[in-house]
Amino acid sequence: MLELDLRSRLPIYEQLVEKIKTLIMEDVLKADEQLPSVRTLAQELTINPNTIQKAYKALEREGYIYTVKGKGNFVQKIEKGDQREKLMLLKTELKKILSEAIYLGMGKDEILKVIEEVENNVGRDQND
Amino acid sequence: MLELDLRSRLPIYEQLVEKIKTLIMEDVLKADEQLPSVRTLAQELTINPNTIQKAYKALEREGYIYTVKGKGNFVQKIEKGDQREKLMLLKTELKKILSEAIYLGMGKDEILKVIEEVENNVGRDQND
Amino acid sequence: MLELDLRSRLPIYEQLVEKIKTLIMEDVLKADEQLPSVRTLAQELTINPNTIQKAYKALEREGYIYTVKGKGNFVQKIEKGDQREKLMLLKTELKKILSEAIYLGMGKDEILKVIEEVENNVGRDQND
Amino acid sequence: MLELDLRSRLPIYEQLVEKIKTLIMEDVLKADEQLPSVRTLAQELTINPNTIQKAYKALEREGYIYTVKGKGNFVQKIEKGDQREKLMLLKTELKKILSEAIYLGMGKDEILKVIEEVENNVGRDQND
DNA sequence: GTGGTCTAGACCACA
DNA sequence: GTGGTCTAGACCACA
Repeated sequence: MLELDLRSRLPIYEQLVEKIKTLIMEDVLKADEQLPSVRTLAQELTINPNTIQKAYKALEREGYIYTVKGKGNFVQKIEKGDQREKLMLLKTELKKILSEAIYLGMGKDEILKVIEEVENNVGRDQND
Repeated sequence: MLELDLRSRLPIYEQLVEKIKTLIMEDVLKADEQLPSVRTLAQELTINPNTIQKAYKALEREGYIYTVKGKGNFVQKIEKGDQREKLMLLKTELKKILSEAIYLGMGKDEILKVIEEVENNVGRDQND
Repeated sequence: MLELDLRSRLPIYEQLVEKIKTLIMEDVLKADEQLPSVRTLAQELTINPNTIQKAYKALEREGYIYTVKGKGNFVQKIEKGDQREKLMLLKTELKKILSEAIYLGMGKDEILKVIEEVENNVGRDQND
Repeated sequence: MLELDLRSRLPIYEQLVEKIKTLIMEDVLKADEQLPSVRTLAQELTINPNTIQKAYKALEREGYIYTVKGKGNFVQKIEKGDQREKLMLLKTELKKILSEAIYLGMGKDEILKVIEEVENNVGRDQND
């Protein structure tokens, strides 16, 4: 489920962050569900526990999980209100990538198709 | 025109690449226009010439500028055809960002507005 | 193993690229084998680490090695498929050199002997 | 006839050398034929006379043309005997390029086709 | 004047 | 320990 590309130029801990974020967004990991412990996951993926720790800390800072001392890490139910700051950043990134894509010839129809596709994946829990 | 954030975790040379790409895409820098020389720009921005070199080389590899030894660096007119590979990568990035944006509550209307805005900036010279 | 000609007009980093490419093509450096670290090689060859970096980055861009941050550089197993563009360039170079060689009197037999010799070196692992 | 690519990473004077060599090898420029004067060619190509001068000097050094003071530059009839040193260099280059081409999947049939094609172009004067 | 290469050396991120 | 970035500064090739 958590496949890492050790050769990627993207640091391992960032890959972990991305993957786990995706699982949360797609509702595979449900709110308040417990994540595997740092040690367990480290063993499973045969990578350094410090790397897992770093990923979990990042996810916590971004509001995707919360930590209960002595218990473990759990999926945070995101409040879809107070995310203005984060959304501003994403908007900026979105503009950058869309600019280059359009400049290089990606058509509006193709972009719309991507949006639809993404909506279907992410929106899953909204239909529940 | 080229404001750098020296505190940013994004390397200076990458910031430069982004900024110059944008200027080219928005047709502020026109095809075959000469870029400031490595040394000149280094002085202006008070950063090391090697850093400018690195940025210019990256832009050259990506097909945004071309270099004439002993003359300088110039804006490349992009051939909007054989960019499939690049577009694939951009599509993947697009999905990632859109996923997070939608998950955090960005509405479809807002996304469409961003697309429109970007189209106006990038497409400028195509409507003239 | 990696002898450099400091007097050559060919930049040191390009000499390095050529030498390492050859070692990879001749299967002396096997897939996933680790290359000497930037610093180690710099010391061994008594040249600047930045120069090694430049060579390694070029090899990475050409698909001959891959980098794992914090770990090192490793030999990439080349996918012998989607190299059309590169092969076109090589064909052009081939024509240029063959033209001059034939013009200056190199016989077809001699050329065929070169091909055979090269095939034996490069193809080594394919016959195993 | 002499089209230059000012954007090429290959220096202009080297491009000139290549082009003129080719014309000589293909017998378009015949033995003892006079080349355009430095000034004439400079005007025609709208490049600096020094650049032409440099190219002519290089061609002279390589034995492709000879200079008669006060008269001009003329095509040298190449003696296809004493070119051993040059042929050694070409052979080395040939090996390098063939190695990479074969490694990346160029077939023997394709290489043979290139040889044939080149033979037809260069060999023209040998059939006269 | 313009880009290209290289050195010596520092500091940071990642594992 | 390993790669990545950056500075200060020198010297060369090309136009």
